[in-house]
Amino acid sequence: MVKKVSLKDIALKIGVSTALVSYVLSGNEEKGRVGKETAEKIRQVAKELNYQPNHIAKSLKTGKTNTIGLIVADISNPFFASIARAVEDESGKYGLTTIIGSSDESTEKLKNLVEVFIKRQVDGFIISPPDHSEEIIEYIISLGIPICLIDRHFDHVNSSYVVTDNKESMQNAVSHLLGMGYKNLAFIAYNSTLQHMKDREQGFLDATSEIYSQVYKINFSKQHDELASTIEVILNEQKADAIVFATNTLSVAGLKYLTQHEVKIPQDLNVMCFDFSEVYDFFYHPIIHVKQPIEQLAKESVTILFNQMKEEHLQQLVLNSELITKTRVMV
Amino acid sequence: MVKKVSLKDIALKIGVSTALVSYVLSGNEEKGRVGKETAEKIRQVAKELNYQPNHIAKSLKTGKTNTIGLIVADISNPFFASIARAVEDESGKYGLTTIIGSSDESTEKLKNLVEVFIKRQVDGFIISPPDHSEEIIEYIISLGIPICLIDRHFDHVNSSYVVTDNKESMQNAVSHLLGMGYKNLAFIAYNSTLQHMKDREQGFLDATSEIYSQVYKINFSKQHDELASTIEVILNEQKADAIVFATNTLSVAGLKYLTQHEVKIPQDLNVMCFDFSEVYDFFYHPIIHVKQPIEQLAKESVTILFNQMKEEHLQQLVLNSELITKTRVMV
DNA sequence: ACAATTAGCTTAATCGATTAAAGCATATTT
DNA sequence: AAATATGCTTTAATCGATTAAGCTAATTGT
Repeated sequence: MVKKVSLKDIALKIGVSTALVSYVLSGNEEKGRVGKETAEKIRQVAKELNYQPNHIAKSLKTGKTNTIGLIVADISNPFFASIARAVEDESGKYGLTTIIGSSDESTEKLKNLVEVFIKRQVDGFIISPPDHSEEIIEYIISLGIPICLIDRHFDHVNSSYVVTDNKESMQNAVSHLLGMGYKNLAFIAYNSTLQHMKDREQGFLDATSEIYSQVYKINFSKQHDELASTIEVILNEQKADAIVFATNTLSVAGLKYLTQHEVKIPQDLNVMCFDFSEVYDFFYHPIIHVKQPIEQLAKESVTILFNQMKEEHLQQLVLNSELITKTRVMV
Repeated sequence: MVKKVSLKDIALKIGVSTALVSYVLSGNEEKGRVGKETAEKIRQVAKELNYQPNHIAKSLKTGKTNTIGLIVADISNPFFASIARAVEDESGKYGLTTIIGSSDESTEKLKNLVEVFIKRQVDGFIISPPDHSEEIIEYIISLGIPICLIDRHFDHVNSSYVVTDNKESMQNAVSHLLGMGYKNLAFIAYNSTLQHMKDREQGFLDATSEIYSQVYKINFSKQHDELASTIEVILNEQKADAIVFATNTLSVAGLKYLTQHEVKIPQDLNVMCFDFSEVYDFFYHPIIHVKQPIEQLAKESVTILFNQMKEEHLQQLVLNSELITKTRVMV
C-alpha cells in the first residue's frame, strides 16, 4: 500500500507551513490571507502529487464525518430498497456517504443500529421507524443529532419528516373504487400504531362511510397465517366485492393467496393496493394501486436532513401520490 | 450535543495517564503490564462514565477504519438486495461496518464508487463486478486493498471470489428439462464477457449437445426491446418447447412477456429460470429454477475478506446451488 | 515622518487514541 | 554492596488536518 500524500508533504516540497496549504486547499484563502502566487503553487503541487485529503483526520478535528445513517424498516421490501438507492444517490451529491441498515420492523434491532451508527459518529439519520420506536427517535433528538423520518412519523414527536399523503390518497383511491360500483369493501392493514397506518385506515373509513365495509388488522409477525384466515373470512363471510390492501407486502401476499385459490381479479373480486409491485404486471387486468413518490420522498429527506445539519430548523413535508388505474405497459 | 467521554476524562478522574487507560480498555494489559487494582478501577470508571471509544481517532492512529465497501451490480435486483443485507449482517458480527453502493452494471459508476470508498479508506471491498471492469479490480488489488469478488469473477484476474457453480448447475438443470422430454430448447442470456454468464451458457451447451437448441444474447442496455423480439423469434420461428433464462431479471421479464401474450406455462411452452423470484409464486404450475445459495455467498465473502484483511492469502470458493422443481408453498 | 494597518506567513495547540521508550521504585541475584 | 530484574506507571511522539493567535515586513494614513 503506497504511502498517501499529506498536507505535510506538499508543505515540505514547497517550503511553506502546513497551515497555508490547509487554508488554500480547503478553500479558505481569504481567511488565511494567502498570497496569490503561493496559493497557485500549492494548488499546482497538490495536483501534481495527487493529494487526497484524509477524511478521518478531518473528521477527528471537525467532529463531522460527512456520513449519514439510513435505517429502513425492511430492506428486502422493494419499496425500501428503492428508497435506499435514491437516498444513497442523492446524499452523494451533497458529498455525504450513506451507511444503510434495516431494522426489520424490530425496535430492538433499530436500537442496536442506532448505537452502532452513533459510535460511527454519523452526522445525521434518515429513519423509517418501526412500531413503538418513539423513544429511540426521541433519544436521537435529545442527543442533538439531526434526523429526518421517512415514510412514517409520529404525530406527537417533534421531528422533521417526509411522508406520503396517506389519508388523502387512500380516501381518493377508495372513492374511485366506489365510483366503479363496489359496495362491500374489506380493508386489510397491519396492526400498528404508526401514523401512516392509522392515516390509511382513516382514509378508508372516510371514503366508506356510506357503504358497508370491514376493517381487518394483521399482526406483522404472524402475517402468513393471519392473512390467509382473514381473506377466508372476507370471501366466505363478509362476501366483499373488493379488498383494499394497506401496504405493498400485504398486497403481494394477498394477490398470491387469491391467485393460488383461483379467485379471479377483478371478476370474482377486485383489489386496490397501496404502493407499487412488480407482480401487478402478471395480472391480465390492471391492478388499481396508489403509487407513492418514492424518489421524491428519498430526495427530499436528504435535502431536509442536509439543511437541518447546517441550520437548525425542522421541516415536515407531505407529498402527493398518484392513483394508477389502467397503465399497463407491454414488455 | 453532550460532550463525549474520552480516555483523558477517565485518566483524569482516576489520576493515571491516558496510556494506562488505553492499555486496559483495548485489552493490552499484559503489554502495558498494568497493576491489577488499577486495571479494575479503570474498567469500573469506564463503565461508570459510559465510555465509548472514538472510532475516528482510533482509525487515524491505526490506519484501519473497520469499514468495508460493498458494490453490487444492481441493488434494485432482489438477488443483490439479499446479498447486501446478508453481507451487512455478517460483517456486523466481525465488528465491521458496511457501506453499500450499486454500480448499476456501469464501469464508470463502479470507478466512481471505488474512488469514493477508497477516499473513505475502507479496509476492503466486496464487489460483484460489471462487464469489462477488470482494470478497476486490478487497480484495487495493485493498491494492496483486500478484495473479494462475489457472484462473478474474472478467470484471468487473481483475486479471491465466491461464486455459484454456474456451469454445473445449469447443465444439471437443463438435463432435468431433457429428462422431462423437451427436445427443442432456447437459451436467453445477456451479451456479456463475464465468466458467470459464459459458464451458464457452457452449461447449457454441454447439456444440449444431443438435441436441437438455440442460444440468444440480449444487450443489457436494450433488453426491453431485444427480449421481446427474441421471444417472438423463439415462439414463431424456432418453435422451441422450452426457454431457459440465464438470470432472474431475464426470467421475470420473460415470464411477464409470456403471461401478457397468454402463452401458457408449461402447456404451450415451459421455462427454466436461473435464480429465484417472488413472481414464480403467481404461476399455477411450479416454475423450475436454480436456487442460488445467496446467504452463503454473502457470508463466505465476508469471511474470506476478513481473513484476507489479517493474513494475506487469497481464497476461491465455488458453492453448489439447488434445483427447485416442485416446491410450492401455499400462502 | 511616525504610528497604524494590512498582507503574508508561521507557530503551536487541538481532536482522541495508540504505543515505543523511559522512569522509578522494590525485589532478587551475584 | 553492586548489579540486575521485575512491576507499575508516565512521557511524549504520532496519525493528518484545522485554526486561533502571533510575528514580520511592507503599505497606508495623517
